Amino acid sequence: MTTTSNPSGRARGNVVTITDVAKHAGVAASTVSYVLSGKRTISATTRARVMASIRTLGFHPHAGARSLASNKANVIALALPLRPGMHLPILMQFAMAVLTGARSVEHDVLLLTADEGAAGVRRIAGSALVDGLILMDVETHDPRVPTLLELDRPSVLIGLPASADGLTCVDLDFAAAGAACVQHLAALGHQEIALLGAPQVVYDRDTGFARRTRDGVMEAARTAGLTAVARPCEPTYAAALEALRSVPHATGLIVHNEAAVDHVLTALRELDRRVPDDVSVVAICPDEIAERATPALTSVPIPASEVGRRAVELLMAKLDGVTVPNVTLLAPNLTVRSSTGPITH
Amino acid sequence: MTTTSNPSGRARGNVVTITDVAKHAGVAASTVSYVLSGKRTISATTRARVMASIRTLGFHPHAGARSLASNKANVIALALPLRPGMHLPILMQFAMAVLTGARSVEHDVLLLTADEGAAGVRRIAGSALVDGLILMDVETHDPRVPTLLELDRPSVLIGLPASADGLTCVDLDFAAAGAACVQHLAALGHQEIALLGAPQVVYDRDTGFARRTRDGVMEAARTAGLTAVARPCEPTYAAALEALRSVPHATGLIVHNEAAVDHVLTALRELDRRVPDDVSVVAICPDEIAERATPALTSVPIPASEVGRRAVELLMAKLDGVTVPNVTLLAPNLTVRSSTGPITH
DNA sequence: GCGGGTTGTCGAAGCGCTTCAACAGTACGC
DNA sequence: GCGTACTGTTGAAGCGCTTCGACAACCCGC
Repeated sequence: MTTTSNPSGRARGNVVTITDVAKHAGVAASTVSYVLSGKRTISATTRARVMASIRTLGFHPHAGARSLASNKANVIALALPLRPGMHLPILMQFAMAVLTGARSVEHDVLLLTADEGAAGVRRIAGSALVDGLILMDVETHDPRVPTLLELDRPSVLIGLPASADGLTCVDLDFAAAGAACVQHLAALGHQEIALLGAPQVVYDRDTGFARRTRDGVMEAARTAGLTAVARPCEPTYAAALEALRSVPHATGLIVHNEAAVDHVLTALRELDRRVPDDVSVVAICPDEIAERATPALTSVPIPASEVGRRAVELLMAKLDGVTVPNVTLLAPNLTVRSSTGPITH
Repeated sequence: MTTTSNPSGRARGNVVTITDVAKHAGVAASTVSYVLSGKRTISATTRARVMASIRTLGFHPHAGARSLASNKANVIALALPLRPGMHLPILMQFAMAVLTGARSVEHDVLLLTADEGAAGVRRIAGSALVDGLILMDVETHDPRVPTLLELDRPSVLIGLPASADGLTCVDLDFAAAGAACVQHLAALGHQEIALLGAPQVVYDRDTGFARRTRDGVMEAARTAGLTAVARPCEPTYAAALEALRSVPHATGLIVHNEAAVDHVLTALRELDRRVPDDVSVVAICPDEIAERATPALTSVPIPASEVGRRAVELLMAKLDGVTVPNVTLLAPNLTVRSSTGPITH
């Protein structure tokens, strides 16, 4: 029996330490450390010997000890929202992108739920368990943001709060997305454009992405010499119907409301406006939704993987002391499907 | 400027240490530690003074230091599968249950992807970053299991591999679930029962849950004196149709195949067998799917939250050195909806 | 063949915490 | 008033790692 029992019942195991490796290789512990970190030049022969010992002994540096000594945990926190109504596949895409991004730079990911809120952020950051955090689905007036600012752990937000001062945010460039939709419709000859957006409350809260899309649409329409109107839209059939009735002459429709897409399509069918013959529809929504709609929708997808990847990159840059822009907006990418076509009088 | 810059660029911050707290409260550092852990009796007055200092200074114990000294990280790893075709909502339910369960016992959760596989398990366990691991969606011959066995970190599997020797597994009791379906149908007067199960390959792989359901169904049917047949079923319309045609006289149908549920219902409609007038259908599937089917299906749900909670409980028990059963099977819970009714000749 | 740079390695200090053995102080039974 | 038994607190050791300064050993130009 070589295992020494310990009070906690947790396995101390016969943990191989850096000293064991050093002895086995006939060098100092610090040399092993330098082999591992590459922070000092080590001769090829020594390195080889050390690496061999590491392998034969099965050495894994103790994360706690490392974090204590180096002040780096090599772990980042990911705050998942999981509010009801979130679109799970997209969420997972974000999360997976963050995970693989982190792993590719030797970092692990600690999961944080949103309902821990600011307290969770404070706890995690305070304990030095993580080097930095990524917050997903940040709201305009997110209660965690003030906490984030007073803490001095680097962080990256996915989404845009009311003010990006002192923060680092990544998101799709919704203004450009709106503009891209307009330009696509304009190129097809459409003159009257309507944006069916988020519910009114979202605008009232001054939520960044909804407002930015609207501004992008209006501005692009003005530039292209088109008429455009914007209508908030609740995610219900009745609301979709009403919104559509209020824009009877629009031949180009931009729908920026995942939850309302289906209702809008149903309402159009009800109103006998055929897609794309009578009216062209562009959606700003996950590819998934656009693809399984009937007809498949021309859309600007939310580039979840790209955003997740960028978030990690930005966080790593901050951890390395590099100054990064407060706001990173990703260029939209319009995919043409069957819901848009040239105008037919 | 009070912050001292450090080479890494990572914030050392003006971290409050246990010594700072001790000084502030006029006690020894060890006393503070004992106040926090409760492992020794501390007078009420001292405790109060220490707690006050902790609060005013905003002290958070350094996770790395703690893990180094105590050999406990207070972190568990959660290995998420995310194979294509996984039912995301269920997955998230599992994950959230694990998360909240862990948090309720002061543990954090580190996310591991399945595609890191055995290497990921080894890395995480070896580095002492986590105290134990929970693996979701374990396959019958999961490549991570051997690694798990040779490591000496406690772990809990959600699902059942081929052999549970030396492991701890939690899952729904699929045999009992199958039996419950049979008993429900028997009580309604059905004499001929058919199980539409997983695709053939799943049985060929000797996958635990599929086999267990089938055995449960067959055994319960025998006991109740009913005739029962089992048919594997691909998740396609054609396969569902063919399977149904092969059991023309069955009036009680048990569907244990999330992905095939809709196809089966469509096929029944096509065959002009009305539900529940001509044939009663019980599904073993997430509530979600059962509820949004037409008609709403009587079903035995997969109790994801319960399983997640139990997994954490079991892991904590193991961490405390308590011996736990190798296999924990949760009792099924049949919910009656509109897809089953008394037999009508 | 002697200063002045590199290069490769080492020993020791110290990161912030837990835990152990030790020890004052108080309480109590006799 | 003495031993015995707690109770509450302490100082020191040590967890496994990184990092700093020191220092041999070597190479070079002269």
